[in-house]
Amino acid sequence: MEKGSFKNMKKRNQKNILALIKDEGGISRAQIAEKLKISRATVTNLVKELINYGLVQESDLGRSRGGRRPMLLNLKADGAYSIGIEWGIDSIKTVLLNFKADIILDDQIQMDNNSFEEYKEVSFNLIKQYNKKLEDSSKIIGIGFGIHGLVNPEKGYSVFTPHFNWGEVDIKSILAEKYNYPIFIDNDVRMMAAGEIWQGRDDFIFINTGSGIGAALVFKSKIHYGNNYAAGELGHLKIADDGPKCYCGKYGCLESFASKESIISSYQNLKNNEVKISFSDIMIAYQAGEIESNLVINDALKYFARAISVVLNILNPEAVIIGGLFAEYEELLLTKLYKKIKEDSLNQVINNLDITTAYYQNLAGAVGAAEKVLNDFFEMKN
Amino acid sequence: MEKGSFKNMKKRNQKNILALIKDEGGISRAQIAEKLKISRATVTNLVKELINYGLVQESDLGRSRGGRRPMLLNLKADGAYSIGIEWGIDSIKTVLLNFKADIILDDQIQMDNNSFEEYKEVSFNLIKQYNKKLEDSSKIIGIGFGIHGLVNPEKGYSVFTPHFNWGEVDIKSILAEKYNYPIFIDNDVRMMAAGEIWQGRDDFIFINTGSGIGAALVFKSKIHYGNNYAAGELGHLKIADDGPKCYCGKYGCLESFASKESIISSYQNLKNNEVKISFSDIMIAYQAGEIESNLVINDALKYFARAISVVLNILNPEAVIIGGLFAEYEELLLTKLYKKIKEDSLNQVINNLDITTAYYQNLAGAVGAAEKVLNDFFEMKN
DNA sequence: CTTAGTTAATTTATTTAATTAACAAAGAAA
DNA sequence: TTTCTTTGTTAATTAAATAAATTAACTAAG
Repeated sequence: MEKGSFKNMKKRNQKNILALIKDEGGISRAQIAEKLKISRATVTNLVKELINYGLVQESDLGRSRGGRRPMLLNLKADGAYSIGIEWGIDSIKTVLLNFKADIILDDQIQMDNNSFEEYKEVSFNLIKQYNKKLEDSSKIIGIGFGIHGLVNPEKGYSVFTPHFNWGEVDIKSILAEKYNYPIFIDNDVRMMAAGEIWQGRDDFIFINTGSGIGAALVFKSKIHYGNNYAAGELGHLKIADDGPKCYCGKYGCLESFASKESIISSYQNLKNNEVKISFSDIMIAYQAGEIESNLVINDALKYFARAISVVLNILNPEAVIIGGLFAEYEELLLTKLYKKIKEDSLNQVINNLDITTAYYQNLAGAVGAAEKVLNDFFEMKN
Repeated sequence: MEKGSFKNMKKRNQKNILALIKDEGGISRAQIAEKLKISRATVTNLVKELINYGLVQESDLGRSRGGRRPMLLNLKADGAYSIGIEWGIDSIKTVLLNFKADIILDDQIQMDNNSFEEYKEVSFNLIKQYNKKLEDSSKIIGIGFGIHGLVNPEKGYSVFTPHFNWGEVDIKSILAEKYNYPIFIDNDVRMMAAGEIWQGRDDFIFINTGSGIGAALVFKSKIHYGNNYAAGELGHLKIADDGPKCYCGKYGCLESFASKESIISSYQNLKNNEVKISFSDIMIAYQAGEIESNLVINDALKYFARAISVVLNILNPEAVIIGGLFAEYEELLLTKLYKKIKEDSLNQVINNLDITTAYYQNLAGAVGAAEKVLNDFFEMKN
């Protein structure tokens, strides 16, 4: 537990003020004082500092409520910037956000080479570009990095990347050598969840679908990592007594029913088809009412719903947010899924449950990573 | 987020000091200052207050490390007291703890009447007794209450008690009318978990076994309640594709394999036995190698292990703590269970996992409830 | 036995950052 | 116009931290 000191006392109040200005946008000093139950004099002093730092600005005069018109405060959009990077299986996505989390620049680069060196070089170049585009690159407050697989965010290690096979890589040290702002490394799904936290959600599970199925668990606006940073690894949940053998060696894993690859291969088996077929082809067939695709997709939905229902029973979250592949087919897939989930779950956990798709689309990982940086800045950890 | 103020600054430091004295026991002012990184002058002042409050005492002189001998500080055992009460299905258990969490008094009263009035009367009498036994009953800092079923701890409501069928009962108001110290109401399993938190655990799931199967989830020393206070309701996890119909109306629920009642009824079905048999009878037969009991128990263990494995995969906790019925048969049942869990789970979540039985035995609920009171006191919420 | 050097705890002075109170600025309402 | 409100700032006060100085009590070297 943090100690009590003058520095911390001030930091807390300043952080609370900044967060309030961020959340409310256009709030007066008097209102801040009232909401946070601190004196107006204190607000005046702390806001003065925030303005000097270039993080806050006076914008407009608000409506009078019977006396002097209030001066409204807002975040200064160009007060700070953050960079977010997602290392996807076959692409690198990067964004530059301003202090209001508007996307200033974004890039998506297709990668056909899995080498760590290649990923590193491309990323370094993009970071350099972003630095150049800003008049004052010292305003960059950090870089967030999302990578699939098992990541140790404290040490900044990528521990295990199933699709790259790099082994342990100390990404943080490599970046820290070149850049002297704070660097956040985390699993891609957790970065996406950080994006949802930024959007104001505070108690939810974020499930990413596609080649793998992974979740981030968020309680009280904090990501729950687990003892070995492995919390939320839903892909190998046993949700059937048997089923096809999973590549992990066991039977009945969720991924062997509902990952992109297993859906495709199940479908191809049913069709005795050697030609390579894409997921969107299956979805077109599914929509047309074709029998085989219906079998495969309904199975995937059934077991995915069962897995989600299990998570709901255990955690009773406020919301379930689905991102990735399935989120691209909301009407086609998810409406069915929502129904199944409700059938499978206890009333107690369905009550007031919000099931929805991710706020951001294909840039979710990169934007989330950059917003993770902003979030930490607002918590004033540095 | 708490605001910064002189009061809170002081409170934080005083709380940190008190918690340190509790955890380390026999620590000097100089050591406290060093550990908490606050000045020795501050420690002197805040400790003086804690001594005046009667919560802390100077005990012995410690060994010199080359200079003046340090004065060791300890909690004052009779500085405060807390009462814990568990309303079990057929009994009321109560304890009186001193400030060092030693059990001063304890009672277990058999109840053969499920009426709320009866439970209330018996409990009030016990509380009165405990008050009388203390020279200074104003030293009681609170009462903790554990009840099975769904509880809303914020409002102090018992929402739903499956074995009593009382409907919603506002226990807190009823108690608050009579007693003016803080009252904590919570689910019995969560109170047991509070006992484990007191023992120093901070990231675990506590699973209570017996007539129902329920868990408390603890992350960073905080109980996770979920949006409707229903987190950890493992009893109706679907862990098999089918199976006997559960009383909840669904199929494949954990409780229909592993609750005390379903084990007994499965066993009696196998034996075509109308005579009432107890769980311990089955365990005796199991130990003797009888076929039917082995079938039933192995099934229970198989599905219980699968459920735990699912929870581990999702949450990746530091420890799993098993209490209640199964904990009474550690060598006979749990060694097998531990093995099965390890077979079912991913390496990532098994690594460094501690599986063990509850610290307290049959008084776990009552002691935990009383320690919940102490815990909150040490967090200085009041 | 003496003295120098340490460590522990307290006292006093100083500093930080909060609150309170008084006041100026600006508008609403009568 | 006058009076009342609300907003924001400034000056005075206060709480509680730290820093520095001091006293207390011990160990160890000579």
